[in-house]
Amino acid sequence: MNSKSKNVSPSVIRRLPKYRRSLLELQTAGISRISSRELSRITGLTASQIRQDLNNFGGFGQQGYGYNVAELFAEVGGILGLDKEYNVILVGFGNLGQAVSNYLQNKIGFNLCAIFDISQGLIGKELSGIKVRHADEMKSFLAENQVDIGIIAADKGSAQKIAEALSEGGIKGIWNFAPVDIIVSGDVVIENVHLSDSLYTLAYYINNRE
Amino acid sequence: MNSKSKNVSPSVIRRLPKYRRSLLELQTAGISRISSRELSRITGLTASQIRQDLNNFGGFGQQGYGYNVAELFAEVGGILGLDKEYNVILVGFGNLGQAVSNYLQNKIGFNLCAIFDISQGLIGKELSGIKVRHADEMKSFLAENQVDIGIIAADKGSAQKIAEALSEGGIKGIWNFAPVDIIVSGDVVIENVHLSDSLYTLAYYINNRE
DNA sequence: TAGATTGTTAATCGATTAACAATC
DNA sequence: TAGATTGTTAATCGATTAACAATC
Repeated sequence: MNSKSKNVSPSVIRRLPKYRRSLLELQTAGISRISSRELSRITGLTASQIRQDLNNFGGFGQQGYGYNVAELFAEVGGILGLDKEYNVILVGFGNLGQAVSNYLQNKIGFNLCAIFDISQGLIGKELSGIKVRHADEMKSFLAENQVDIGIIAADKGSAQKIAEALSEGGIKGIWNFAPVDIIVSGDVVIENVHLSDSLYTLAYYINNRE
Repeated sequence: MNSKSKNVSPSVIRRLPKYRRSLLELQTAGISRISSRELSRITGLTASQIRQDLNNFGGFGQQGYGYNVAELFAEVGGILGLDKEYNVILVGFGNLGQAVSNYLQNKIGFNLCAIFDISQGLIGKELSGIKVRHADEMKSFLAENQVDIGIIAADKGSAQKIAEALSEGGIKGIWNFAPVDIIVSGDVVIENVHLSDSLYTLAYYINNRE
């Protein structure tokens, strides 16, 4: 889509939200200018890496001065695509799904426009104006609405099938909370939040400290 | 603690839960033996990398044969420390905290033994036998009980303070869901689940496909 | 024994760090 | 102008891949 951007490595991309967070804090603290050296102190990354990372996207700084906090914050947001709006649907309204939908309420730019589940106990429930629908309606909903992101908060047994339906429905990206590695054809982007993987990694490091 | 293990790179460690997941599936499917080549096909990683990764911890395979699924599954679990038990407390019982606590119900080995919050509306609530306590009681609870893991599901403003209290209380690891990078002294391990970072990364890739 | 597949060493690739000339 | 700090090139470091001898 954005054909002008060269292929930047995932390691760099995954640091961008962290830069953005730090810059937002600086801005909140009333600091308007920052050097890579200071940003290094705050983030724990090296100044060199910060300059390298940012220069993948453009020369946002100024020699002898550093970076303008507000400007760089906006630039990083723009690179991530946070100046755009995304229509989002959620599939699976169990505890995790409910937590995620609540989480999204405060996320501007990410508009939750439908929730699907298969449990009769949940269908009809409402969350700030959004009714929980039966998953059978998903296909027709996708046909009638332009949806950008599908969130999978279902169990691992149904995740793959849901992903395929989302993909066929023309979705651009999937935020997957099910503990499986989903495979979809086409150019659908998948971002996994594997809670168990994270917890197990923590267990490892608890047993292998120092 | 486990002084015999040499320092294995984080990239390797973070692939272990994935290996374990694949092995569990194979086991469930009744497959008892697997080659690195087949495992490569399943995981999407190279056979070479799989063999390299595993050999950080020992020679679990057999030339001409491959790996025994059940045995390797157990070995990987052991490396991660999943043959041990962990006492866990949860701080913050909002939507995310409730989702995480529910998630933990099905995780054997991770025993949720206390929940803390500051909201009067939540204190006293009960979750399968565990009462929600006031956060003021946390310090004394940590003094009286041996707790291994503290989960932070509070807002970003209080996360750092909570982390320090957990650290002083002798905790070994922190599973942090707050959108901040926590700093603690000593040998406390921190594992972050930064949902926003994940969502923003997804947004980037949606706008930069192919 | 012959075939298969590991464990491991060596080669390659990519990411991070260091250095410094450009420039505000 | 002098000082500071970027943008960028070169050096280093680490992780992945390839290759193959060891061995079941």
